[in-house]
Amino acid sequence: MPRHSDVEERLMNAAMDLIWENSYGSTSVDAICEKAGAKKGSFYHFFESKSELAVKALEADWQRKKAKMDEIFSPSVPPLERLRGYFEHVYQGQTKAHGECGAVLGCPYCSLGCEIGTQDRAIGEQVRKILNRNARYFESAIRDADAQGLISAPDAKSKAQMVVAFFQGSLAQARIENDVRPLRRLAEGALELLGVEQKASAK
Amino acid sequence: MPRHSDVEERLMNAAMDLIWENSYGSTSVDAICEKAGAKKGSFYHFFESKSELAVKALEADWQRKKAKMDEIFSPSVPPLERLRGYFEHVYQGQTKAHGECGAVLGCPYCSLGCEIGTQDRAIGEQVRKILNRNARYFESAIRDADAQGLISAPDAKSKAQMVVAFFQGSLAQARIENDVRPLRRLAEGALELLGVEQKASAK
DNA sequence: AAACATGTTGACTGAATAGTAAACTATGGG
DNA sequence: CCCATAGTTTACTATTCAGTCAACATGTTT
Repeated sequence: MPRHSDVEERLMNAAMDLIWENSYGSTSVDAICEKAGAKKGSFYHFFESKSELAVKALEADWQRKKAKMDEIFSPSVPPLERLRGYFEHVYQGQTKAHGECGAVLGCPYCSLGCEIGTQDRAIGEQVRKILNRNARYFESAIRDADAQGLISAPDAKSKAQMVVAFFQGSLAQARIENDVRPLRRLAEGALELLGVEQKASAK
Repeated sequence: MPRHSDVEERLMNAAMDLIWENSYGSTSVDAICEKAGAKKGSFYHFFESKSELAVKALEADWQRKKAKMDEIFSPSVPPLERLRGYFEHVYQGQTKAHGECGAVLGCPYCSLGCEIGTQDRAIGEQVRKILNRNARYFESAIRDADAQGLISAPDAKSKAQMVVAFFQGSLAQARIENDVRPLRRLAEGALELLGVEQKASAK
């Protein structure tokens, strides 16, 4: 069967970039097409609406990140080191993005979820799905830490949600202040939430 | 001098409601006018742009909340009780709003800040200003708690930012999941972040 | 090379958008 | 009572928006 192109992928990447950098509402189909070097007709050849594109772009974006997540949260890594490693990864990523585009962008899922959670059912559902997948990594690390006696967390799911709340809140703070500093406290805060004794060392 | 009206106030209230419930981008000037029972001409008599309205509406909204904040964070209340009281207040407020409009709305400043922090300078600045004012209440409660030996927080400002991050993250979570449950853990998480020993009682 | 499926294009639609401008009206101070 | 001032109204612009459509191009299979 004839002719394959990468326009679909280019459109999803462009959409993700623009939505992350700005917002869903202020990202027009025209702008996405221009950034992707595609025409509007092509857009609607691949996607039936802007909303559907967003859902698929989110999914593709997550799939791209998944391998790294699996690596960072590998059961071969001590559980609390997984968290530390992830936070370091996020800090590096946000710092790099800041250097490249001049702004700290925070978490695209969270920003998008806050923006249109109530308005667009499909996007809201997709955001929830991805955030839940993400939370499961935290949950299993916390459960393992508990099993190994590193922390006491009888309800790993609830604890994970608290750590995720702190994590997302720090990312939102970083975006709003356009400053990566809140992200340097991620490990410290998360461990505190988990009841790990802090060494009075650093700083 | 002639004729006074409450249209300006009605417009700000309508704008705040719509932006909080939906988003800045999806809230049109027409919709604001309709909800406020005003005509577009009146809108532009009082405000020079939608952006300016948002800035002023945010300010008015904060001023309305300030008295309650002063009461809750009164130095006459034991510092950690201030936090507990505030979280309870927020939980009640969000629960009430949920009942009234069918959705958990989270923090308008944070949602708005994430949405247009990078796009609209004036709104971003206003959001930062208000979030900073808010954080100062936390900061002074934490400083007092430290002074009274209830917690050890040599850097109250930094600790306050962490607690705020957890707080905002929980509100974002609640909005995205349309569920107030994350808000029931606010006090627990905040105290954990502050290194307060939890009683193994509840639940 | 013919047939066909896949992908591309540009011109189009109609609705919604933020913002304007000028005529109009009510009111309180002189 | 009258008129300047603050506020209101209506009809308007120009742009941008998401989405449509039919003609066209190109590669693959037969």
